[in-house]
Order: sequence, then C-alpha cells, then structure tokens
Amino acid sequence: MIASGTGEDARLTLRTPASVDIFTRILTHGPIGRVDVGRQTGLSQAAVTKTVAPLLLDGIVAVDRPLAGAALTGAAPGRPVHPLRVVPSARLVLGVKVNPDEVIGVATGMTAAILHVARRPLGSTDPAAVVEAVAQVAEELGGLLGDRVDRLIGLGVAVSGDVDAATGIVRDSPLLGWRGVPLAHPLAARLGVPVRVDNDVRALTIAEHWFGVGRDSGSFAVVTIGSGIGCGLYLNDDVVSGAHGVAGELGHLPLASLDAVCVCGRRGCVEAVASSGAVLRAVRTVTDAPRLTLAEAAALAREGVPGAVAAFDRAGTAIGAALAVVANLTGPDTVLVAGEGMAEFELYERAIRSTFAAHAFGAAADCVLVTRAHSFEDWARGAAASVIRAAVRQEFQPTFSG
Amino acid sequence: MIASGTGEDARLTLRTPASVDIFTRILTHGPIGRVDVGRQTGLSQAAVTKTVAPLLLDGIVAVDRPLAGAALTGAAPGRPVHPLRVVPSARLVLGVKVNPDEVIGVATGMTAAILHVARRPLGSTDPAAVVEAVAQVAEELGGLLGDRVDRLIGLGVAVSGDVDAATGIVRDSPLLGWRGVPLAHPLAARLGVPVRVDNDVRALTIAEHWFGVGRDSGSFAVVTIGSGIGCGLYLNDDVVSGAHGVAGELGHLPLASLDAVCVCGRRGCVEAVASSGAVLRAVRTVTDAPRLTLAEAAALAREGVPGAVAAFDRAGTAIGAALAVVANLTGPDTVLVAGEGMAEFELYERAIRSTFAAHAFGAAADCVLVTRAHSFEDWARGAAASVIRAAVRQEFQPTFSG
DNA sequence: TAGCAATAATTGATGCTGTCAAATAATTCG
DNA sequence: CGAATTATTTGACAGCATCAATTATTGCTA
Repeated sequence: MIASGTGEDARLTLRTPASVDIFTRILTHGPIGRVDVGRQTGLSQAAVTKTVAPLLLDGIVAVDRPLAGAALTGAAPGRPVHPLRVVPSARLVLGVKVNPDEVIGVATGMTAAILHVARRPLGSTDPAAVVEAVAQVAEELGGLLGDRVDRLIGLGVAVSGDVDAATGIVRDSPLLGWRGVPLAHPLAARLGVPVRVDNDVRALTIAEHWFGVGRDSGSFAVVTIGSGIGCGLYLNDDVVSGAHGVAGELGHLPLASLDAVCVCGRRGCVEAVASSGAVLRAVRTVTDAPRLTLAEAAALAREGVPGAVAAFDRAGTAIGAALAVVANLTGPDTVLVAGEGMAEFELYERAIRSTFAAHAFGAAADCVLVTRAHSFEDWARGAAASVIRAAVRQEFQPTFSG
Repeated sequence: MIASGTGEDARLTLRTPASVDIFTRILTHGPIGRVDVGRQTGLSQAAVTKTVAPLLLDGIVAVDRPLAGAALTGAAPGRPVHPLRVVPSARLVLGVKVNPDEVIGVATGMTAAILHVARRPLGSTDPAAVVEAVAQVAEELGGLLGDRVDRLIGLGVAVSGDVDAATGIVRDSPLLGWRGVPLAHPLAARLGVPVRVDNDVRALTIAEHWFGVGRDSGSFAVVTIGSGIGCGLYLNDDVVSGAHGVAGELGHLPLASLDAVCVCGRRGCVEAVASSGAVLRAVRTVTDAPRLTLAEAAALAREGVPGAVAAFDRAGTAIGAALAVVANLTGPDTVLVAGEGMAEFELYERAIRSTFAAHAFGAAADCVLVTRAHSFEDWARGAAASVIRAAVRQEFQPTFSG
C-alpha cells in the first residue's frame, strides 16, 4: 500500500477538449503567454484566460514574473507577456520499466523530470515475482516522496511486447515469456494506486513527443535498436497502437539477406543481423572467440578488425533499411533513433545513413534522423509520461481491484 | 464554365464536430435509427434529433418508412425505428482520375455511387493538355447532369504521386513527369467550381473506408498493385498523409533480392520484381518473346509454363512481404489489395498469402486481407469520395481563381 | 380488444462553454 | 507625459448538448 486516501484530490480535472488542448500546450510548450496559447490551439484569448483561472487556483499552473525589459522582449512595446507554466511538482507520477533481469522505477512530476530512482533485481520473470518487485520499487519511491504521495496520479509500467493498455493486460511478451498476464489489477490492488500498463516503446515515444525531440512534430517516430528492433509511431497527433495491439513491429521485417537466420525461425529478419545478439554472434564467429562480450566486439570494430567492422556494417545496413521503411510508409518529419544499441551507434552510423538515404523515397528523405542514448531510467520515465498523457487527456481509467 | 451561380446553395452546413459525426454516421452506416446513431457517436438521442431536423428540411437526409412487422424487427416490442439515410442525389460531385494516356471522370451523389461516366484520351501529359482534358470531361459530365449542376459540391482530381491537397499542387508525379504543377487553381478558374486535388491511392482509401470494406474499421490500409505498388493508410480514424506529403510509399522498399534492378536505379525494390512491367519483362526474358503482352504472359502462367509461373510467384512473394510490412508497422485490422494488377491476382495469390503469413508478426497476422478489382471508374470515384469527405468534414476550401 | 411493457423519438428547461467586443493593464517610444 | 502597442480580463451573449419528462408506436397478454 502506498497511500490510503489517494486518488481523489490528485486527479486532473480538464472537462472539455478545449481545456485539454490548452493545458497540454502549456505543459509541453510552457512557459508561454496566453495569447500564444490561443493562437496555437485555435481558441480565443478569452477562452485561455477562463480555462487557466481554476488551474491557477489549483496550483497546477503558475504565472512566471512577466519578463519586462526591452532587452528580453525584443524591444517591442506593449504589456509584457505573463508566461504560464505547469508546476512540475503539483502532481506526481511513478514510472517503472520491467526488464528481464531488473525492475527500474522513477518518480517524476508533471513534466516527467526524474525526482527519484529505485531498482530491484529480478530472480525470475514469473508474473508474481515481477508484480512483487514492481510493488517494492513503487513503495520505495512512495517512501522517498513522503507526504507528497497525496499528489500521486498513478503508476505506469512499461513492458516490451503486445500490451493492452486499456485493460492492463500483457497479451504477449516474448522477452518475458508472458502470454495474457494481467498486470494492472494485481498492482493496483496491492498498492492502492491507479495503474497503467503500456508497451515500452510506445511509452518512450509519448515521452519524446511531449517532452523531447518530437515536441513540435505532428508526425513522429522512434526506432529503438538493441536486443530487439522496435518502433513507436505518433501520426496525426495520436499514438498508433494497431487494431490488434501490435504496431511498430520492425524487428522481423524481411529486409536483410535470406542467409541470415533469425531466432524467430524465419530468414532475413532485421533482427537476424541487427540485434545486438546477432552482431555479437557474427563477430564471435568471424574472430573465433566464442566468449566475446558485446563491448569487446565493439572494441575490435573500433580498432578496425575487418570482420568486426563488417558485422556492424551489416547491422547498420539493415537498420537503415528499416528506417527507410518507416519514413516511406508513414512520412514522419522526425525519426528518433534510440535504445541500448546507441552505445555502439558510431559503428552503425555510416551504414545506417547511407542505406537510409539510398532508400528514402522522394520527400521522405527530408525526414530528420535524430539520435539519443536513453538510460534505463529514461525508459521508466516513458512509463510515467504515458500516465501523464492519459491523465491529461482524461483517458486514465484508474485500475483498482474490484 | 460548368455553372454560373454554383457554390452557395450546394455547400454542406454542419457547424459543430458533433453534427459532422452524426451526419457521417448516417452517410456511412445508414439507413440507421436515431438511437443507434446516438449510441455509435457517443451523443444523446436528443442531439441526434435536433441535428437531423435541419438536415431533413434541407432534404439531404430522409426518413425511410418505419419498418414495422415482427418479422423484420426481430419480434421486439416498442416503437419501430425510423431509419435515417442520406439522400444520394441531394448533392452531386465530380471525380476525375488522371492516367498518363487517358482522363476518366464520373459524376456521383453523396454516397459516391456512379451516375455518369466520361473519358478523354490524352495526347501528352503536358499540364496544360491535362487541364484541358479534365475540364472537358467535367463539362461533359456537367452537361449530363443538366439542371442538377446547382447541387454540385465540387470536382475532385486524383493524381498519382506526391500531392498537396491543401494547395491543389502536384509536388512530384514521376508517372506524369510533373514537379510543382498547380492543378486546382487553373481548373477552378476554368470551370467556376471548387476543386480538390488528391493523391490517387489516398482518394481510393477514403472511398473504401467510407463506402467500402473499411467501413467498420478504425485502422485500415489499401495496397495497390499494378504498374506501381502503392499504399494508403487510415489510422486512428484519419488519413495518413505524411509530414512532407509522402506516405505509403511501398514500391521502393528494399524487400526483394538485390539482383533485381529497379527503374529508379536502385536494387531490391518491390517494384523491381512486382510491378506489372517487371513481371512482363521477366516473362519476356524467360520465354525469349520480346513482344509479349501482359495478358499473354498471364496466359502462359495459367498454362503452367514454369518460367512464367516463377515470375508471378516472385512478384507475389515481394507483394506479400510488402503487406507484412504494412501489417507489422501499422497494425490495421483490414488490408484491401487492389489495383490493375488484380486481373492476374490468382497468379500472385499463393505467394502473397504464404509470404504474408510467414512475416506477419504475432497479432498482426489477425489482419484480414481483402481483395477487390477496381475499374478505372472506381479510381475516379475515389476522387469524388475525397471531395465528399472534405465537404462533410468542413475542410473543403473551395479553390477559385483569385 | 384493452391494457401493459418496451422501445423510439421529441420537447423544453437547463447549464456549460467558447466567442465577441469592450475595457483594463503595462509597457516602449518620442 | 501622452500616444501607440500589445497582453489580459471582463461581462454579455449565443449556441449546443444533456437531462428528464413526454409523446409515439409497436408486441404481447389476458
């Protein structure tokens, strides 16, 4: 149990779509003046003033000191702007990322900035053990928050695989070996806090769209490289989840040559040559060093050992093709490349960029490739961002035990 | 010039988002009772009644005779349903598809059912010549409509390539050899009618989503096979257009083996083995018959000539992989396979289905493949559907000459 | 065949929300 | 200091969707 009376006062009340838009704008683009909010949301200034008033009273939005002084404002005459911003600490959120060997959690405020971190190793991926570990991490974070747990909106859990966020059930997670595992209910019952479970890449995509590089992008994608290859899509200002819960499955597209055998049993999958495991296997084979680690393999490639370089090149080529697929099919203006594999990004980069350029068709080539190395905490932060977004959009149906 | 005083009374007035939803529901799912409209749109019955009242007055919506009789209603007691439907002829639309050698136009009503057809051969794809041919087709259709041109909402033009529907400019159409060709303005000026220009596959996708197999699908895709391979996406109840106007570019994804050289100069493109041109070239080479037509090539394959069968198989494999890409990445519940290539679909089918099944990952395999052979008129109908949708959603900014 | 139960549609009062236009506030510039 | 300029607030107002009650029309049953 984290808190007894939680839930009521911590909820966000944004009754109309207009107020959701206004609040979202302030959250993601603040500090910002009321006039600009109106312009950017297509609403009148009056609507902004009236919507913001109760939020100021609530304390979730604050007005910065009007920045006067000709130097700052660009010497324009007129009443100075009273910049609005969301008070990060007005509401709090927990986000947890479940890895096969570890559970990592963070506590954040409304802007998904990390306040505290906690982690627990996982002995097994047995659902009960994972629920227990997540709960312990959440409780530890709750303890670190102290009195402030009243302001807790909820707990987000990020899991790789096919996740039904509406019901909080993990439908299929090959990495954890789960099928149809309900996560939200047991956790909510155990902790007494609303819980949202989401796909990890989707959660990271939300975080980057609201608080990261995708902030001004209506059509945006995240491609993750590492032990698997994944993709999150944000098109027409909405997350793509797929009719059956599956979307962004990039890892098993047949973009590589057919002599590469994938762990899924098929041939030519991107992951068959581009997952960190595949790269490592390739370098081990070529150098005849069966106990090599990925870091050592990367070191060999950096030294210029031909077989190692070729393995990373081959991976980069497949990743570049995958990026081109995303760009050609969905036409984002920005694609963020992320994931654990970023540690060796320099080794993939040349092949990625040249393959992408070769296969991006027409205007799809205008799409900007951005890179960022996320820590494990950032993934947990994604889970928090998923909760924040759902709460703001009034889609957060608190999952409690019956 | 089609009509002098056109435009004012033919416009649709649906002031609020709610009324757009209600009207759309009646249009795409009518005849339907008010209670059901309310349920399906999430609005109250009262809202439906009040929104529909002026539309009945306008004559654009009509009430069918209440279907009484226990046999029909399923023996349920209660007041019988008064089914609402959109009167197809209440507004009229023209749709024109521009092919490299021909321009085909149709006149339709609100439900995009074809009323008249007209066509003109194209001597050249010179923009001026195309504008002239489209205008002539539109005028011929206008003549066929007679007095009813008062009810004309506008003209839709479907063009393959990168089209900016907002400005009516064809940014890049390799098939026609166009770059930055303004189409809407000259046509609107010439005809005195609002004009909307759209990408052809996108237009077909809209038609199928509103009036065809995608009617109950929130997440839907169309893949076209033929001289090129294209794709239209409808995700989260919105058409995907891409940040830079390009989306659904499936034809040049590197899914085929690298020894296939594409007309675009690269290797491994889907179109390099799966476009009708590529299939024909392959059969010609194998049978050493350089003047073979596509129909003859198909006949050979139907007879079981191994080289011909192999060429179609190879194409089907690439198309199946492309379908798997769409399903894995965007997770639609339905994918419609269409295009001129459907004439030979039976020859591709086995390879398409087995490759798709092999590469559709997890729940993406639940996606239903539907096929339909569209005539050229259907493509023109797509252009009309694009106009209808824009008009209903109040996004149709009439393009007139300044 | 009347009366009851069930379902569909309408009506009018109500309240909320966003807009408009005018007023107020706070600055720069001359 | 006053005019110009820009930001924000205010209050009247209108539109729209909901709610709850009413009316409409049927099937079923006694």
